[in-house]
Amino acid sequence: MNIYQEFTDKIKKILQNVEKIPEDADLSRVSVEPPRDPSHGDLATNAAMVLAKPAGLNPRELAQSIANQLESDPDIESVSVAGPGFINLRLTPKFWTDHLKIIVEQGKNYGAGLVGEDMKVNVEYVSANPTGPMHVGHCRGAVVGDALANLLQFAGYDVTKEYVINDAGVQIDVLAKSVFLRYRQALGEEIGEIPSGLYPGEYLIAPAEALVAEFGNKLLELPEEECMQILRDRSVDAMMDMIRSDLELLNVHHDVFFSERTLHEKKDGKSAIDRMLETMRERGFVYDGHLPPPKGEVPEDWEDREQTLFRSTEVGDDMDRPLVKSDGSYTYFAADVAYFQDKFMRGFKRMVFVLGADHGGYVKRLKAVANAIAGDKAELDVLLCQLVKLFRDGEPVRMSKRAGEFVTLREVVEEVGRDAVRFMMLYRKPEAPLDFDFAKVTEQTKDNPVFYVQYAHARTYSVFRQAAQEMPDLDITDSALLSADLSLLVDEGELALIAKMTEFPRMIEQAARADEPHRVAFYLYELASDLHQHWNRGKELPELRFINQENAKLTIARLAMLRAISCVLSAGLGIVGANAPEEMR
RNA sequence: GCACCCGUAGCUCAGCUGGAUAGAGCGCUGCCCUCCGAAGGCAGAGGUCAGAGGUUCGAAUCCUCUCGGGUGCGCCA
Repeated sequence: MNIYQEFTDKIKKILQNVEKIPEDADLSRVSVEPPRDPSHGDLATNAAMVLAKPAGLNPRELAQSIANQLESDPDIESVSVAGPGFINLRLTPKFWTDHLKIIVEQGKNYGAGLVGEDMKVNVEYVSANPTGPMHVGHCRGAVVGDALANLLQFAGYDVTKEYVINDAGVQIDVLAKSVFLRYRQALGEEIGEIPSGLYPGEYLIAPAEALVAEFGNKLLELPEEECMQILRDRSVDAMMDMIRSDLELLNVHHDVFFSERTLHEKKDGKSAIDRMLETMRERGFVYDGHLPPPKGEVPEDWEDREQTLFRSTEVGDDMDRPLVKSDGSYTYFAADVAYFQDKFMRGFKRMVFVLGADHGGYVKRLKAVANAIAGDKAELDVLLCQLVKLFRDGEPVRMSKRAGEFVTLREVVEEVGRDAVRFMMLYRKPEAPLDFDFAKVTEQTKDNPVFYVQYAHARTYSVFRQAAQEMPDLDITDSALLSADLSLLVDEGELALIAKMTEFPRMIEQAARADEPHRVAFYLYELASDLHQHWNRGKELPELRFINQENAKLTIARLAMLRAISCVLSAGLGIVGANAPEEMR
């Protein structure tokens, strides 16, 4: 139920009956929006400006004739033509209060399910290497990806949240060797300094001790490959357990954890990558050839050789990409192609990747892969998140990976709280760099948008608590709210709040179409602001307060409106992934 | 050298996919609690939307170039 869409359709119908507008005129650019300046009206349409040319009229003239037709609409109180040819509509109070009833009825589902049509969408995010705990750098992608998935889900898509476990590369061997060292340490051996090239982190001690508990010192006696196999499996499992609990802290939950290794495992003698190479070779996308030397500085160890290449230049990439390394094993890119194919076979029509800005160079080849494999049967989009800079009291927080001094996700969440982290990560469009200041994020003032929004939500509940005390005989159950006489709401502030709520479905649609979850956060701030504003008017004008002991019907109507507001706030906070508290403490 | 992202108030950022006089918060100035949560609200000052061209009824938004900042650039994951 998006009223802007409703009125767009309504106006398009009228346009078909306006003489002078050719029947085949393109109406797709006709839109209805909330005007920037509320004094202009409730809705504004650009119809006359878009169609003036095909109609051969000047925009204001055309606007006037459209306006004349609109005046008979019962929902419209007044129509005016303004500026270069805008048509401004003022809707009747009855329209707004009727619509409020719909919001109250739909509650937290208001605005849900309007665009997705159950299309299968895969959102892949986080996918941190299973070699250690998550650090702050992973935070933003995790939150943005999760909120985007929530948003798409809310908008009516059939969403799968996916995490790829990169458990096939050499970094897993490094991990296994690092754990083995800790294992020997746990058996009482003196290991001295951790050699460079291995992971020094102390988080490997616990998994090593678990190995001692399970195997004693038996691993030392096993043949090397058998031992490594166990070390790899146990280490990756342990790291993933750690990562999962880190994600849990952030309220991030994936539906699917996809193991990259499964793409390499052979069934009937062939792996998924083998099979992908065969079919893609048949289709002409895989060939053996030479690659030109890299532009700019040529690495010292570069040498020209024939290799197996993916013809990605054919489908939009800058250069063809190697699939097989010089030692005969597959590149990560080869696994990626097979992985995309796997997703495609699972029926996804859209694959979204949330990646860090340092993966910018990867976008074109991913799109090329999608093009080659799925053509126009599936779509691939990449959301690049810029890096996060940490600050403490205005001073940048230094992080040195080499010394193992990175700030972990756990540290950040435990210090500032899950809700604040999530909201702040979304309170910026993803392609803008983000400064994250510990001091600001923990403040409980309007400087901190999370708090401001949650405070608004808590205030609505506060009124219900107060009403129960002041008017104990008043029925404030849901059914009473549903049967409230909402036409008693006539104050401009009240109607403005209803109007703001009707923007919610429209915002959801646009945010979902644009893959921009941050819009939800900004909308919530605006709605919260409108509520705080209206609340304070009650200090000057006591007749506007929500609770009126002399007038039970009016009080119920106002409580119904507050319930609607809390539902919208709560639905939005749900997408953001933050709590909607009934009380602040 | 090439590709992608960014440049909006003193600071941190929005700007609804091309609309009306470019908006918030912080900071600054002055106000509002015997009253539903002042953890809030109101008012004021503050702008060459990096710069130059172009597209059109109309540009912060789209195209081209320049300047400035970030990120990448064969077999790493």
